[in-house]
Amino acid sequence: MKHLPFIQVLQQASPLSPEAAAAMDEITCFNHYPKGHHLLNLWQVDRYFHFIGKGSGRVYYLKDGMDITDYFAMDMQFIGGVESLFTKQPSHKAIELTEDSEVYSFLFDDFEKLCVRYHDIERLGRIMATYAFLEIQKRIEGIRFLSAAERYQELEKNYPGISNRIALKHIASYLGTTQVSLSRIRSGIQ
Amino acid sequence: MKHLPFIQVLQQASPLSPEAAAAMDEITCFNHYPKGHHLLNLWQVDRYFHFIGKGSGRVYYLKDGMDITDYFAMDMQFIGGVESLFTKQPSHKAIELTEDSEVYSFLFDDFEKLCVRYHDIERLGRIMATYAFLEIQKRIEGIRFLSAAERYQELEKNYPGISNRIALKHIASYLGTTQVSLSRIRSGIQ
DNA sequence: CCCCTTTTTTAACATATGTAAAATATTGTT
DNA sequence: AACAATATTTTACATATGTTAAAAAAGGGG
Repeated sequence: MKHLPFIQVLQQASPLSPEAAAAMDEITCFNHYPKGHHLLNLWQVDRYFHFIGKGSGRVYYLKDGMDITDYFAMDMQFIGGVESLFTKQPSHKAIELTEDSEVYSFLFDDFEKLCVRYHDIERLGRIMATYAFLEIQKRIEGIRFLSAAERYQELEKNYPGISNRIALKHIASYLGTTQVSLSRIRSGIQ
Repeated sequence: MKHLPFIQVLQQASPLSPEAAAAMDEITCFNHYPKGHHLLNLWQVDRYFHFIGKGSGRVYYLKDGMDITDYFAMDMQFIGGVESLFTKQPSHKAIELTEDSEVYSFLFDDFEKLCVRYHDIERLGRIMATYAFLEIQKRIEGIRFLSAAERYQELEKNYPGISNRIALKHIASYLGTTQVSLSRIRSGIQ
């Protein structure tokens, strides 16, 4: 098993037979990348799904010329351009590493082939997609009911120390607010 | 096949073998319910997943004593308390029919049993969960970047005639605004 | 058909957050 | 170390949307 830590994380979502686990291990590769490296460029079709073992990254897109962070992933979290992977259309989102990072990656096509061959990998996919749905549902409630200050506090709770690791402008756009508001929030001026 | 229209919708997401389709048909039941009927009560563990053949319903919850609509489903759409189904914990959301409706339902436990028995039903589950994720992701962008007026126009586009079928107070809470603002929007006063 | 309840609209006012521009701090490179 | 580029904070002002309350309209049951 070349990528044990990664395979263990998968198995936490849903157990895999030894053969299925070995097959996942086989399609996975591991790399170090520097801060600023793009795992996915804008308008490119995403082919890989990634897992950040150590480090951090963000999914972002351009909205009226503004750089908007859609999502962060830090140590031991998944990151991917899911829509592009699934639809095989050029991605209107990009993935950039925000620190030097260690990344596990596999081709989504390889994963789908393994879904056909191994029922338990298909199940893993179903369960992880459902988790992702439940997660994003919680995010909607955060956006709807928390003030910008509360959303910032939540983010710091879920990603401790994030504001020392990732530029505040990215955090501001993730939170759906502005650098100016975030600065007010951090200074304690309400 | 007792529930052909429903089974056909499933197959649009991912094809099923005849045996798998028959098994889905077997666990499904069909009912007429009046407006106001609850498919799921608050704090109850959800056991069924539903598909509204004709009519409409909403998922809602209480936030600081306010009734907030989380989601609408109309003719030929799915509705369920996904978090409670998946976690088997009491639901902090309820499902209410907003019109007299025709509803297809199946026990989620039965579905999960069929996922084990039929690989293609498991795949259907994975693909539908992924679709649901992509849908809800679009909703986040709507919430983040559209004004209340634009969100209302989007809703009317996606659910034509909805404001003649569902109380405006429910639409307002779905849109993340107030009855007062929605009324201003509808009257054209900006 | 009328009364009572609920829903929707209108009005007046409050506020969180946005925008723009300038000042300050931080970071990276030679 | 010094400069340039970038990031962050501060200030002043604008505005969309919320809150509260009351009036008007719509709907349901006897």
